[in-house]
Amino acid sequence: MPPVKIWLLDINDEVIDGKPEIRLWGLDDKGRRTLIIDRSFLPYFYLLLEDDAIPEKVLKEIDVRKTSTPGIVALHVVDKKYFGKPVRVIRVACRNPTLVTKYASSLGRVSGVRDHLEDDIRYSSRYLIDKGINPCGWHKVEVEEVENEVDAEVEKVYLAKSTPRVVDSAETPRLRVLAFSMVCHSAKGSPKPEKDPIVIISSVANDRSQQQFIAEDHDDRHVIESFIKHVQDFDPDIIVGYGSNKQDWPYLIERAKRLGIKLLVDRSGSEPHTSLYGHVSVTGRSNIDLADYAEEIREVKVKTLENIADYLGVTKKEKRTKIEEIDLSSFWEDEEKRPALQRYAMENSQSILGISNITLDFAMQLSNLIGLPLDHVGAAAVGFRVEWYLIRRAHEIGELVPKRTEKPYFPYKGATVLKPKPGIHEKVVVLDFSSMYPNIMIANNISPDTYVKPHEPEPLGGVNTAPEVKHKFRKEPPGFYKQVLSDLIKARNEIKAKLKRLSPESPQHKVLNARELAVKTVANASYGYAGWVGARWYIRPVAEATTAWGRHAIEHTVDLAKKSGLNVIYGDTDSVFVEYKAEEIKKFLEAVKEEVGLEIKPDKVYEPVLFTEAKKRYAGLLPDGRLDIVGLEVARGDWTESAKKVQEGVIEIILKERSADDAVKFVHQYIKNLKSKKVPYSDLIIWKTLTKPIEEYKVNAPHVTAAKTLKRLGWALVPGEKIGYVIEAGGGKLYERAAPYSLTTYDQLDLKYYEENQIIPAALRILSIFGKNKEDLKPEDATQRTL
DNA sequence: GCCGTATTCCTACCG
DNA sequence: ACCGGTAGGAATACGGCG
Repeated sequence: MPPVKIWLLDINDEVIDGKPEIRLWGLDDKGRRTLIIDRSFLPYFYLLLEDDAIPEKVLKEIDVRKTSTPGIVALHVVDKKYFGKPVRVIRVACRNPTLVTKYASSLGRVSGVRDHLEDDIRYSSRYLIDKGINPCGWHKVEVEEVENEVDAEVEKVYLAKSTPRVVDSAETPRLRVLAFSMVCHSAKGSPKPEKDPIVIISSVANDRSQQQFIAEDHDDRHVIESFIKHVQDFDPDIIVGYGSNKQDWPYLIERAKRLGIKLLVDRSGSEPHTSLYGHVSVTGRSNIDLADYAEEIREVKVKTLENIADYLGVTKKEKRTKIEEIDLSSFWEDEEKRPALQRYAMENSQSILGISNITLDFAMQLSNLIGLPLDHVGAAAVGFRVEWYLIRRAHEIGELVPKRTEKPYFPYKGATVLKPKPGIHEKVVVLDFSSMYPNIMIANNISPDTYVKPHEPEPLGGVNTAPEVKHKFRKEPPGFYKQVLSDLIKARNEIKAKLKRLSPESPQHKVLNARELAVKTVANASYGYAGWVGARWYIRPVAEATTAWGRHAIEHTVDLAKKSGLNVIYGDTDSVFVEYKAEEIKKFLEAVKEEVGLEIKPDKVYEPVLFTEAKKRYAGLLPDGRLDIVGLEVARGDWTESAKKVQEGVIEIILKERSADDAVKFVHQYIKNLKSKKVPYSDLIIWKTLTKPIEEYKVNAPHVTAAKTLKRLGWALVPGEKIGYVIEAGGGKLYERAAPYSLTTYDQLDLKYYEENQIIPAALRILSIFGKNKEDLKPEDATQRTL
């Protein structure tokens, strides 16, 4: 039969009668759900030999022990590289994946063996790496059709007869997407799956069908069973939720277990389970938690589903039913309010589906680029994403993957930040080095495999020596990082060029745009990865040399700017802010390219820009009239909306109307509004993240007080959660007067605190440059006048 | 024990 | 479970004081 084309959605492995098999789940080019089983691939690991070891002797040693390692299928001596150095290794193939870890540690002790490597790479991952298979991509496989003896919920089941070959195609098949959300009920505090039922499950699919399952009384058996049936009937390829990996799925799994219901929502007749990086795996489908992608949206500070949906504009804010988490259960209990709760639940699922429409292209491109399955890639932290990409690239060039070992942490010096020139500057251009760190690594061949230790002899081709820190890197051959990063940068430039030729409305543009973003995130995170002690390829001098060259570059650039007759107003890491003088800038750019060896490009123009004494904080007016506010309170999530609105208003008046007195009047008016309670309650909430368990805090802090109150009332609080609190009137320390916003009323608030500790400091940050002080900002109210 | 100041803790930002 | 550099608020420690 002709080869089958498959777009890879999910992969898993099974061991049947002691024999391993890989299962590739996806869609064929006719849109049929397809499973391809590959039984031809054996798991393996490597034994790294001592420099003076004789491979044949080691093989003999291994043979002597064969009664204790009967599962060894094959042994091969192979040439590889380890940190760039040629090494001999023995590749030990095993009958099944369960033997790999066991055999690796026992054979690691054989004399002549220095270490065991790559035994920590899982069997299904091993398959993806070795076969060069890309998740969310097309492949061609020679197959034979077989009976569906594994009871897979697919239209076609095949047995692979060849290695899958990548087919270059940017097309995405038409996938079925199901969004779901749940409401659980508890009399008090957070619902607990041991006792509290799931009262509503809502689902919305991308064929626009909607379903809602509602508990009768407090019995959720029917809710769960109906949901399972619905998933089976709709048969989604992708299931999306918001917070689903940490909340919905674990809750569902526990409820189902308690009620003795089999949670059969996958395509292989088994139940969902928590897997790598804490994601929940649903075999044959891709289960995606959109909260993972929301993490990357810096503009949204409190990342609730509602806020993310608003930011992305996927649902109409005005039309939405708003219910505080704390009120959910009372809405359920109240017959009159229950319809509102049902609406709320359905709208949540609609928001989730809406967010998935925007997010999935990026998720798929990231999965395809990095090589992690779609359901893994979102859950994996940035460091692991970079690492996985490196692992796949390492395999291509025969570089062994180092083990993850614990290393001591020593801090090292980072980037240079210039002192700003305070005040207003009329016309300023920001020039920055594009992808500075990756380009520095490429230019100087900085890489774990090119590093030359202090006492090592210098290689023939010579070395690049980092300024200040004096770390050395061989010039030849091109290192691992150089190869990987040049490819990424090249790929990104090619995509950018293609994008320019496409109309922004075309579907190809959407996909390529997502691809560009995926490539950018990996390239930008590569320096951070290099400096991460937990990284497999961590070599401190690599990170240390990169920042040293970076400091050198910006310092040299500042010199050149001055020599070109340009006034440098500010700079941070890879940028310089200079006054806009076209002729001088042109010369300056050329000088930088010539002398620094890195390209610098004009980015933004501000007319004008305002600096205080502080670094990393400024506000500028862009040519189109928009304000660009960096680092200041407006850009932060731990100040009240009221303070931020005042500061933004002040900045706007200062930059556009150039009147500090008008700005002061604006502040006066706002404070008067506050005192007459015209400022909305929600603008007075302070949001702060709980960064560790409550007990571990060494000092009292307002948000911890509020968290303790919630905890007393039965609300489970985990690190990472945002606590919204307000300050109440009364005596004592601030932390004694902090309370959860949902448990407090407007009348209890300490408005003086909001005036003195929020609004005035935020406004003064800007206005103190113009000689205004605290007293100037306080409105003269009636009481003062009578005095 | 009180008061003003220095230090530490804590969070969130920039690039 | 990605880096170091930075700002700034609040809590707490500290030093002086008959």
